[in-house]
Amino acid sequence: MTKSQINLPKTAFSMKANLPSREPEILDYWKKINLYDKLRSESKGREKFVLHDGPPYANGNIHMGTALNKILKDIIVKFHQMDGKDSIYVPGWDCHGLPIEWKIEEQYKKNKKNKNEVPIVEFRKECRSFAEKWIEVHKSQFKRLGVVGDWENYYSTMSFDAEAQIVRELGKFLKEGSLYKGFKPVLWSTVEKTALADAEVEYKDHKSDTIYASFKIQSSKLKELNDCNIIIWTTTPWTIPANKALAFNESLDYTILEVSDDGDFKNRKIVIADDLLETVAKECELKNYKKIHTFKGREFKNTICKHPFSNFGYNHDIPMLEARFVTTEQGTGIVHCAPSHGPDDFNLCLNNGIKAIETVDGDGKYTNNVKLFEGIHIFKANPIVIEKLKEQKNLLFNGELVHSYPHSWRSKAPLVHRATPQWFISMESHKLRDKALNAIDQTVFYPSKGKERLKSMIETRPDWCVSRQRVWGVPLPIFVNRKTKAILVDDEVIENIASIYEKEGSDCWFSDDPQRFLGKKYKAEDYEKLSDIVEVWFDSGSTHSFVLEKRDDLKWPASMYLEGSDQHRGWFHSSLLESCGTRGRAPFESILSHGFVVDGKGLKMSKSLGNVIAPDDILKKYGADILRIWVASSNYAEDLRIDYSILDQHADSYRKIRNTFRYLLGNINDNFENINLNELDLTNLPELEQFMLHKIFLLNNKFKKYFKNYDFHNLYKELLNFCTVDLSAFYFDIRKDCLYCDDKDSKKRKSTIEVLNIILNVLLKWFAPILSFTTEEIYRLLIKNYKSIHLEKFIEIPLNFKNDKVYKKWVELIQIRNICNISIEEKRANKEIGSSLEADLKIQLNENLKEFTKNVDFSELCITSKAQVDYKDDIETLAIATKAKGSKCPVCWKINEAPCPRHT
RNA sequence: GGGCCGGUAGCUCAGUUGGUUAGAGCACACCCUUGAUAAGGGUGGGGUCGAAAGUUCGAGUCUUUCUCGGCCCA
Repeated sequence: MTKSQINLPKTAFSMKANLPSREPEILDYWKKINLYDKLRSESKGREKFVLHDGPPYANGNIHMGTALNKILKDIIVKFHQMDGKDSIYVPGWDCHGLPIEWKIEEQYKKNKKNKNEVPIVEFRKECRSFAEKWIEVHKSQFKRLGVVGDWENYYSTMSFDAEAQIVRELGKFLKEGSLYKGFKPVLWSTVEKTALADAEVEYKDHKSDTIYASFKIQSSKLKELNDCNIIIWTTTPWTIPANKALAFNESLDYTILEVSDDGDFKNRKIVIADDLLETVAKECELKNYKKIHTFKGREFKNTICKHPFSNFGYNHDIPMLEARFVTTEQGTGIVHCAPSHGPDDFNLCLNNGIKAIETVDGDGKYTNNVKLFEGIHIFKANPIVIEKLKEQKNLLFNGELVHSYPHSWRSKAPLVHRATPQWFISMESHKLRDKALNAIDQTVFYPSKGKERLKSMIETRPDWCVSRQRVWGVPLPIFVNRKTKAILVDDEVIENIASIYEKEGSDCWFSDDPQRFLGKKYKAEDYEKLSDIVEVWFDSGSTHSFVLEKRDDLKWPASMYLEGSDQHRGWFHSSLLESCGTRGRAPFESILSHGFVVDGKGLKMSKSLGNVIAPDDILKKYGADILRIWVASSNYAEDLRIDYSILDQHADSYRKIRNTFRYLLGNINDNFENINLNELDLTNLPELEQFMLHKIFLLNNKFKKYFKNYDFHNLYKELLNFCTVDLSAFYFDIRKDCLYCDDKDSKKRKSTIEVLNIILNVLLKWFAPILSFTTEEIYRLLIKNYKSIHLEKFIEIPLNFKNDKVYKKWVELIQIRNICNISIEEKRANKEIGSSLEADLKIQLNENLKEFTKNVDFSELCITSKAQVDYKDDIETLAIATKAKGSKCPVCWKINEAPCPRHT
């Protein structure tokens, strides 16, 4: 009976979200209305915000890291869109490269097919369709997260226009002259005459010859070292002819020994690490020797040795170089370095200005760069090297060792590190390093620490090796003159190749007559066509050229590149170099980098730890909006923790937000009125409503500040706190009485409804970039002729919502309210009263608050049936609650001694 | 092993240039409500700020060492 007299909330918006089943319906709706196209057409002409997608590799299902990355991108893109820009997102994929090659090879293995018998073009076609398959899988997984983008016109590094443009980009480096041929050691099989990737290597036992060889010191700052012999130990005697340096560790102690055993080293002084003295003496059968001098490794600095074969014309200096990789685990504490035959050796020598050269050919035979050994196969060279060392009295000892050694997974043959011809982009020749460092200074980094990280990498990195000896990639468009060995540099040839690729892709490089690419100007028989491919970082580093520059809807440079922090060495890095080399500046205005997803304890996710959570698990259990809350509420500047207890808590927050909306919708009975904020007569509103509008004004300022810094976790926290603290526990609770029990046409109730409409509208827009599905669900319910909330803009809050006077007063009132609540709680604990409406408040306030509070209805503020205020001098605020006397009104539940003034 | 980044309540996060008793929300406990009801309200407990040493009148904030974790490199 009484219920019919009150206005209870009523809405079609259910309390239960059921996101896992509701979200796909909303996705269908977005598809139906062509949301992406609508966004573009409705925001035509606005300032553009272009977040250029860093392409994920088209292989395997997405994981939490990819989900985080895409959601973060989507949140930012949506924020800018609602901020009034034309915010465009074109997703892309990285398609070339080794992992896909392996996958195809694995399939061959299963079917007992031999890769070498399959024509390259056919193999590449299979790689292509493999990538195509995974692009489709990724697409549906990314869409399910609520990511809005140009899914129909995505980009890929294997599209024909991409392959063509990559050729043009390389052509620019070629023309400039910064692309040069060098040598770099790779793992090589002399049987298959091919390079092998790490994953194609099997480690198994192998018997090697070992030698202790000596290098006579030619000059040193440490006078004790004069006439000494540095002893090195190696399991690859055949690399001695390629020796270019020796490496020591500056923090180790070294000892000079005088040997008096009979033999080649009688009365000679040798140098080894002090810690290895005993082992070396034992192994080399040294019996009579004495320590002459011990010193720190750093004193080796600037020492120059002679090659043990100096009498055979090996008369280059052998410098001693400092290297951290030198340890006392094995050997002598001094390591022989052949830059053509070891990665450590290569890098150390490169940093000291010694380049690798081709010392061994593809068959395993020494080249004419190696005196005395030319034409000899390296696997037959050990005895000769040993013999010559002995002859030169530079062999302290030799033996054999069985140890783990790399072998080819196919032929099972032992592998060697061999310097092979490679193509490099110079960091120095055309000031690429300087250009890149300068470009970093012009870039805004979120968080700012990313700047130093990228900078320090660019400062120290060696030249960029852009060639790979694989098949699934863009072929290096290089011809070398057979006679002069000069590289063919001709724009017309590059453009010819590019235009062919544009029509049919790059497979033809491997199958067609080279003459087709050379055109009429050059004869094919005069040139060697390279069969290397471009390393994939150059592919993805070039995306700006075939996506941002080529598409009319985009702009160059991008507003933002956003990736995981590992990409400082990856995509951020390669894009920066590629663009600085070809265009003299970065292809991005800002970089946002995020941390890695780790488990609840901060450990990385791994199968062995069993702490892996897949995005799909979360979507099925919670829904995408919960995952999006997780993204928004986490501090991406550091690693992001996730586990089910964390997700449960975000799901709780989601429920709080959802119920906040439900309260708003219920009290306006789903009849949303879009109020013109600029025409609102604020002075007509009760102070509480003015206070709430001021709160919105403040929150809007914070919102803008946090958004400007991409500080989403603080932004989300503010929104959530607004829902819980300001709305649910305060404004909504107080206004229930008015909304439910006042006359529908009362002025106060109308004002309240008006403010509820405003709050609902503002809140929906604020939350839309994060809660993309839920806000859409609500918007659909409210708006006739509705399209999508994502087509809307944030609400502009008029300046006159700011009301410092009311704000200051109400902050004070809330303090008093808190004191009242404590007094009510006392009586509640005593079981004297239950509901706050059973309370009658006696409040004592300081006289100086009188003017301030004289018109305040504390019973309304504290939700009690009565409240009486007394003013006294020199007192603190005091409140005493007693049980209200009288009878409870059956309608509004307030207790009155007289009949209820509203409901009689 | 090296370089870089980080460690504040159970969880997600605040904490200005060093300056009262280190904050918020959630979670938790207890109570109320049953007209937001698989909701809502109130009150409360909870932290040696990763550890130790140092600088200082004063350190969550600065320095060093250690420890744990993450990324990159080897």
